[in-house]
Amino acid sequence: MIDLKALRDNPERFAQGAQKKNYSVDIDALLSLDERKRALQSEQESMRAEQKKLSKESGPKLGQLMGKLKNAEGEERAAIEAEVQSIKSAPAQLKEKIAELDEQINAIEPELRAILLSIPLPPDDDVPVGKTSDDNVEISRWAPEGWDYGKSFEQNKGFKARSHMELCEMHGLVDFPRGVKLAGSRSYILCGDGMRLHNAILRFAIDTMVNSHGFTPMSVPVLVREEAMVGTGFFPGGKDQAYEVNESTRGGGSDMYLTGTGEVGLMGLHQDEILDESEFPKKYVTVSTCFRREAGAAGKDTAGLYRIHQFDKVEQVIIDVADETKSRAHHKTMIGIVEDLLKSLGLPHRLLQCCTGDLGVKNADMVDIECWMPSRGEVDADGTPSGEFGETHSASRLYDFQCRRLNMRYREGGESGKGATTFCHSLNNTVAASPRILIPILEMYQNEDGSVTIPEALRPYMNGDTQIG
RNA sequence: GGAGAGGUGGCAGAGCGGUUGAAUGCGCUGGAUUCGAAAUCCAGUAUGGCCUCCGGGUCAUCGGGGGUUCGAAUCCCCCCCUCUCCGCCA
Repeated sequence: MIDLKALRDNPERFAQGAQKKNYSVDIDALLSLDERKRALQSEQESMRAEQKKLSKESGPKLGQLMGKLKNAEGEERAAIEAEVQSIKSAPAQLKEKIAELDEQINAIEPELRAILLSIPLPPDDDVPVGKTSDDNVEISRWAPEGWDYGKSFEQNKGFKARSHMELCEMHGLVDFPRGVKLAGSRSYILCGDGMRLHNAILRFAIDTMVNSHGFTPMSVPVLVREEAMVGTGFFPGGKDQAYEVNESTRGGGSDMYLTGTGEVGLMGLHQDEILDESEFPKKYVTVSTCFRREAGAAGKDTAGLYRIHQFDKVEQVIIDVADETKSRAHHKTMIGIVEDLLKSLGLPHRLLQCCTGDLGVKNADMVDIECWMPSRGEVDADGTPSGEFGETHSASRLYDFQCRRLNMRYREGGESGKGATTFCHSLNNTVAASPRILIPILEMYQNEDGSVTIPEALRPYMNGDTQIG
C-alpha cells in the first residue's frame, strides 16, 4: 500500500509510476473520495465532540436528579421528571446526524480502499522504463568453464541434448501421466532419484542460507487467511492466481487461501507488530510448498516441469529499517547469495534487470535470475531447440509498500516509549524453486548416453552418489 | 466433534452502565539522593486518523463486526482467537 499522505502531496509521482508500470489507476477519483471522506469525518467529529461533552455533563446531573426524585412529590416531582426528559432528549438530533454521516462515510470507504490498494509503488528512477519482459535488460551472465553461450549445446558438448522430459522418462524420475490422472493438468509425480534430487537441492539451499548466511529457518503456514494475502500485496490483484479453500460454505470458519510462495508466511509472521530495531535486520528462510492456479497461462509451457500448479521453494526474506541505502545493499546481498549458489551448482545463468512494465504492484525494483535451459527456445528444422534462459529466481525490493499493508513497524531509536513508529522495509528473493531448477540441472549435467552426473554440491545430499542412470 | 472458561496498555491484572483512555503492580525513560551502584522518592511512559495560528485541539480504539441506551470496556447478537476436560488423530 502506498502512503496516502504522500499521494496527496505529490499525486503526479504516483500517476507517472503507475503509467511506467502499465497500470491504469484513477488517482483523481481517489483524491476526491479522500477529500470528501475527510470533510465528512471532520464534520462528524465535531458532532461527536459535542455529544461527548453533553453526556459527560448529563451523567452526574441525572444522578443528582434521580436522587431528588426519590423524595420529591407533586409539582416538584413533575418538574424533575421534565428536566430528566429534556436532558435525555437533547442529543437526539446530534445522534441522528452522526448516524447519517456514518452512512455516507461507509458508502465511500470500500471504493476508496479498493483504489488505494490497487495503486502501485512507483518504480525507482534507475529502473529502465519498458512495457513487457521483452524490455528487461541483461545485467550480467556467467557460465562455468567449458560452456560457451556463442555455441549450441551440441557444439559445446559434442552431442545432442535430450530435454528434461526425455531424461525424466529414461530414468523414471517423474511420472507425468499418473500425476495428471491424480491431480489434473500441470501435475506430476517425482519418483525415486527424481525425488531424491529434488530434496537434495532444497536441503542444499536451506543449509547454505542457515549455515553460511545466518538466516533463521522457519516453517510457516501455506494455508492462510485473506488478510495475509492482502497484507503481502498479492491480493486483491492476484486473487485469481490463488487456490481458495471455502471453509465458510461448510458452515463456520473463514475462507483460506493456499500461498503461492513462502514469502506470505514469512512476511505475515509479524503482521500488526512493532518490532524491536535491535533485532534488525531480520533474515528468514523457509521451504514451503507453493500453489499457483496459473490462470490465463493456458497453452503456455504445458509440457514438463516448467509451469506447474504445485512446487517447493526455498525463499529468503529480509526485514529492516526504512533506509533506502540499506534496502539496496540487502538486495545486492540476496542476489549475490543466489549467484554463488548457482555457481556452486555450475549452472549457466544471467541477471536480468526487470523493466518498469514487468514489476508488479509492490516492487520498486526487481532483478530476475535466469538459468540456461537447453530444451527451451526456438526449434530448428530438425527439431532441435536453440536453448534459452528460463526464469528461476526473482529478487524484489519493496521499500515499505508491503509492511505498510501488513502494519509492521519498528520504533526509531529503539526500545520503550520514545521515538516515532515507522513502517519497515522488506525484500525477498528465491533461493531455489524445485522442480523447476531440475530442468537446468538435468539438461546441463546430462551425458551422451543419457546418464546424468550429479553436481558435486548435491552429492552429500544424495548419499555420495555421482550419477543417475 | 462435545462441554466449560476466557480475550483489557510492553507484561501482569482491576474495572462489569455515567466525569474511565482506563486503578494497581512490574518493566522502561528522565530526575533527586549517592564517590558510584543497589534500595528509596518524584515525574513521565499506548496506537492510529483528521485539523493546526505548531502551543496544541479533536475523534477513534479495552479481540473483530453489529445492536440496545441520552451514555457501553461494562448489557445483547454474530464472528475470530486462546485455554481446560472428554472424544478422535499423524
